[in-house]
Amino acid sequence: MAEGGGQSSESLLFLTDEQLRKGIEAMFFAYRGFTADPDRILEDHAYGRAHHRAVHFINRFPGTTVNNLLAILGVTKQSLNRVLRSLIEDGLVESRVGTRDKRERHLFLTEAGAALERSLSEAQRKRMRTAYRAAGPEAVVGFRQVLEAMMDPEMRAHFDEAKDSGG
Amino acid sequence: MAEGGGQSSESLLFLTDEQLRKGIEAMFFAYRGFTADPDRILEDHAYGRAHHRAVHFINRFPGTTVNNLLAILGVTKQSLNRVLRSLIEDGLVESRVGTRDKRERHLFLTEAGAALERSLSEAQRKRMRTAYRAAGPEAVVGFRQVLEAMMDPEMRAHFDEAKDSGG
DNA sequence: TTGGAATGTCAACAAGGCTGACATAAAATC
DNA sequence: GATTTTATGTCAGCCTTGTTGACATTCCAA
Repeated sequence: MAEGGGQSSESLLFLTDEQLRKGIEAMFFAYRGFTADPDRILEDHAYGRAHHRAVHFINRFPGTTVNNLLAILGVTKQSLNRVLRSLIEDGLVESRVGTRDKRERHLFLTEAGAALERSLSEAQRKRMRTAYRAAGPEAVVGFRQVLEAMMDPEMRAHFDEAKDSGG
Repeated sequence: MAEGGGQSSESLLFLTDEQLRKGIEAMFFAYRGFTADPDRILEDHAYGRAHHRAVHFINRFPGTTVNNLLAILGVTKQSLNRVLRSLIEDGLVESRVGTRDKRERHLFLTEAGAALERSLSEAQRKRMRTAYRAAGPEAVVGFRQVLEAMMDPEMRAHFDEAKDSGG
């Protein structure tokens, strides 16, 4: 092998269709693992992933508006509304009319909602922690870099927002 | 900073709940990007992600049985059957009765099916290639390591199988 | 040869996406 | 003040894709 071009051959090595396919399948199988633990917990509460996502981001941004949540989750208001309604009815989420703008509803987790959120995120963090430990610190940096590069620009904006506030 | 304990402090640094939460949200947003391009193509054909997954793995393992596919995809046979039926009706997949065991159906892509698969995987590879290029070779290694560690053991077995045959 | 296991199909239901239409209230604008 | 725009909620209905249950076919082993 001619190693004179070093950097160049190395940066092409992992771009074969085979290597890319492995990355694609790794995403598929890993995402299943990623959601498996919360899914089991949600089953007990007769909730689904949609509820998990709502609870997660209401916890991340307490007092967020419905519109804000819609932008983050990328679903229609009808779809989100169905989920929010059940969460509110069950006393996991509180919806407060805005003070400045009374059209807006600000969303908060109740204590019960926060408890479910902790239960879900603890399970998911546990899996993430185990994977991080197994792969090592340098792998984690690379993992995050590739994921961020894979996002759509809009999603990346939401991600960066979430990154700043609190981390 | 005391660098004497180097390895130890470094391997704890990324295990804070904040760091783990960032990893969790990165997975969420990145997976949306990961599926966005194929989703747009599938819309034109009135298909969904389930069709994509079936076509992908039939292409990967030509002649695979329905049962085999079930284990990989992790859904019920009834759910998969509905997807397969439409793909067969539309002439994208061919189902051949097994020669040794006539209960089994062996699945193959037709030329039209292979064309759709190429269209889908090209779009997905393009996104993966761009992300890999942006993140660099070392990041890619880490990315793959973390994803593999995140899988359930059963899924990891399927992934490794897929890794060997062809890669 | 008969009964159990494996495989695949049909029917029906639920979750959670979607669109469209519409109501309400508040804010913004003319 | 009247009108328009914005934010939210709701109803109806559709689609995809999960689920269970019931059933037919095929194979194999007792």
